[in-house]
Amino acid sequence: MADLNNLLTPLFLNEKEIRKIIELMFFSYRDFTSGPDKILEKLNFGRAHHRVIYFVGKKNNLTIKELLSILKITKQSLSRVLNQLVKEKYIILSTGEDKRTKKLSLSKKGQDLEKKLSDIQIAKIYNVIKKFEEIDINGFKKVLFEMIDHDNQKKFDEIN
Amino acid sequence: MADLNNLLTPLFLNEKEIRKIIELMFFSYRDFTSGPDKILEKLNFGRAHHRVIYFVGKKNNLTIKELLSILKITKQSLSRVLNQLVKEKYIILSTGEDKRTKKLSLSKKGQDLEKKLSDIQIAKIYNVIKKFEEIDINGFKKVLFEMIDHDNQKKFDEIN
DNA sequence: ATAATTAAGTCAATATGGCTGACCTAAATA
DNA sequence: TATTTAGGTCAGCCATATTGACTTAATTAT
Repeated sequence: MADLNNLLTPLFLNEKEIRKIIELMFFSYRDFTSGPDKILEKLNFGRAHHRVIYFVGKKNNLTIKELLSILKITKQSLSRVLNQLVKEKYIILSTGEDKRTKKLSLSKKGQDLEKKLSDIQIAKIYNVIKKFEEIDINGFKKVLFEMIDHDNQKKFDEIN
Repeated sequence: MADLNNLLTPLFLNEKEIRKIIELMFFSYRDFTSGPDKILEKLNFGRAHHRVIYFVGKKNNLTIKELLSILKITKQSLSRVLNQLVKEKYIILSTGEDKRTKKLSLSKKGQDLEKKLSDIQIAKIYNVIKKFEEIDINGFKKVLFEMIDHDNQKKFDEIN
């Protein structure tokens, strides 16, 4: 691995500064997910349920295959979580035009939970970014986007 | 929850833009951890082992209590992971001046693994931030820091 | 028309990483 | 001397992920 501490390296690129970013990622992600986690716990759900509800809420009539390609988990892993959400009527299944496929959408109950969970994260982000200038927020978004692997950047662009 | 989509809200603060940040956090954190995960798998270790090695490497002679206060997991959860790392001689235990405490440090083997794992993340971050101007990186770091809960911001400052 | 592929589902086993509760020892401190 | 603190341990539970093997039904290619 390259020596990142040579004299030619600008201050903000040296290893110590980069290690701070590693820690910022760890701490911020943990606190970012902690809010919804508490609500999910009461429902005997986990973070995986949130993700499913989030992305189904984002794009109605998502198929299982599309959802799997976003979440990048196995269908066996998704199955447990999704079956619970369907059984408890947060998510509604219907058949696609291609009759092999299933379309997922949120029920009213599902929409309510989605909003409740996402509102916590939205409020947290809102309260953070309102403190900053647009230039900082743009830096934040641009750098975060570049932290994503190329294939997943495409996935992000697809859904946005 | 407040309506975030009223006309007074600047463009970068509206709900759609904030939801993009939610997704950026999800995708970037997943890709950020995927590199080390592959190496850890070969050693029959997980992400929890990486965290322990990372923070012990960062501050030599860390006590169990200090480590727990960073990781915010129970001692029972830490115990399983830490015992493995000690048994396989990645981490060395010694007794503190207060003889109730134990001090944790990395062996040579532990240092080598720490470097191997962290170098992946350091390289990833390095390759990202070298593309940007310092102003963007500062925005990134400032906003990420603000995403951390107050108590954990203090924790971050303590260790840095 | 038949063969191959695709979307989805299911069963079983395994690993990892959290948690709670209960209980213990030894050392430091009040 | 009593209490608190640091650390350890046993047991059980739950959530989330994995791999592998196999099935069904529908679509597409030959």
